Amino acid sequence: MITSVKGMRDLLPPETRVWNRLEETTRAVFSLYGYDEIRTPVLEPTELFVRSVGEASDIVHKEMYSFTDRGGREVSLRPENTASVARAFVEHGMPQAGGVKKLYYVGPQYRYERPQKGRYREFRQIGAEVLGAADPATDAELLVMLFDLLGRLGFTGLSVSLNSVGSEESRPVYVEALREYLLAHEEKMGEDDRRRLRENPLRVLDTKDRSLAEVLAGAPRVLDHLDPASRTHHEELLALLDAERIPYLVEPRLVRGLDYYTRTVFEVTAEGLGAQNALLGGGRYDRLVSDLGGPRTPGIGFAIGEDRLVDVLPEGFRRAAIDGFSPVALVAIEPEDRAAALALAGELRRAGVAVDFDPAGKGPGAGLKAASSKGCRTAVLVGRRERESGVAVVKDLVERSQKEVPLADLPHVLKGETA
RNA sequence: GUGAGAGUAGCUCAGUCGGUAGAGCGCCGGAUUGUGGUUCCGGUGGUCGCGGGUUCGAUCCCCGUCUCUCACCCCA
Repeated sequence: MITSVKGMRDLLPPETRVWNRLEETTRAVFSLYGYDEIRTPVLEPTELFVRSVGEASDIVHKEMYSFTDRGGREVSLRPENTASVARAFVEHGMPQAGGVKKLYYVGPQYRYERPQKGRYREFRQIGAEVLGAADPATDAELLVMLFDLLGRLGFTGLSVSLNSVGSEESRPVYVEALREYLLAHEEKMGEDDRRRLRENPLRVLDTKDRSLAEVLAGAPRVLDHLDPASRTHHEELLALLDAERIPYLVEPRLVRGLDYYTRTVFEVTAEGLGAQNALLGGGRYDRLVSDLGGPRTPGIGFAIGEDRLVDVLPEGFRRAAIDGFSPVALVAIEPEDRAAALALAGELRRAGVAVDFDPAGKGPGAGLKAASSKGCRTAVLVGRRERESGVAVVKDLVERSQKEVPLADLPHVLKGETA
């Protein structure tokens, strides 16, 4: 048997109904905020991610699906989507067009990691990016939109962890201060944290080693090392979030994995996701566009782990999505009734009624059984007697009741427009 | 890349102290020749993940490998 590739999975019905409704809701909300969709290729020049995500990052040096194509180009499956959006932004001259560009995307991403709960080699992200706006009000509105979406999906009680990592000038100063502090406590660290200390001291702040709690509590804080402009940005953002009643928690030890973040960084975690509890993450990236060869353009965005989101989606939203698919089952009693049933199916569909007709059905028994096991609520039966009197039997599969309905009235009755 | 656990029927699992396997659910048929969720009866069901080794004999023991699950790393 041929199976799917490790870490990649099939999404099957009825689960796909949940994904579809989730994406429909997302598009609707993003549109309300003036965001337009962008679709970028799954395959990009490897160089794009080396320059944006960072050569030293784990994502680039051990998690990319990279290969040389037949034309000798070094290409990679995208491990995230922000870099592609920034690339497209520059490539299509959007900076020269001026103004603010608000874009969203929905699509698969690829990282060659060991799969575990909430982590797959092919996973989907829903993201939004604002390019060309540096004001904290932009950060605030992005988060307002995010919580609007989460609220419409039925989430309650989520809050965003928020921090600022400063500007590209102040950040290295802080990192140096942190490094010096941590070096003094290196003997208390495990192997992993010592490695982090050498490669990226910020990551030590993320450690799961509880014995370092005391050390970290005494560590210098990014927020105390912000340059004045970043400090103002951060404070203004908090004030705007207060005004908009966005539930946030300033988390001084929050650092994000991607190198390109500046100033605002944030993430939302959720219960029930196992060790991979980050539901979404994002931040400001004021130097990404210029790093990719474009003019200096501020940007901010977030990416939601769609697979994880589906995992913890509130039951009410799930139910509505699954129950929302319920075509009328059309059952032909005898083989001679199939032609009439097929014609009726056509009429009903033209009238906007979703009809599931199984032409190979073996009579009413099997037909009704299949219909109820599929979750259909209504069945329409057509047999010789009905054909002769110009009616159809409409059966409520839940109530187990049925009535004869003249064919002409069928569309109205089935659409609930009973009169 | 590291560690632990698991792979037996379509699904969820049991089992064989080594003698080529069972249940429940599902599916098909019948009781009910044009009416489904209950009940009863009958039937369909498996290279026991794959390869090798030990053995008279392996689904069981050993080795390897693949896949899944969880954790580390990292991140959505």
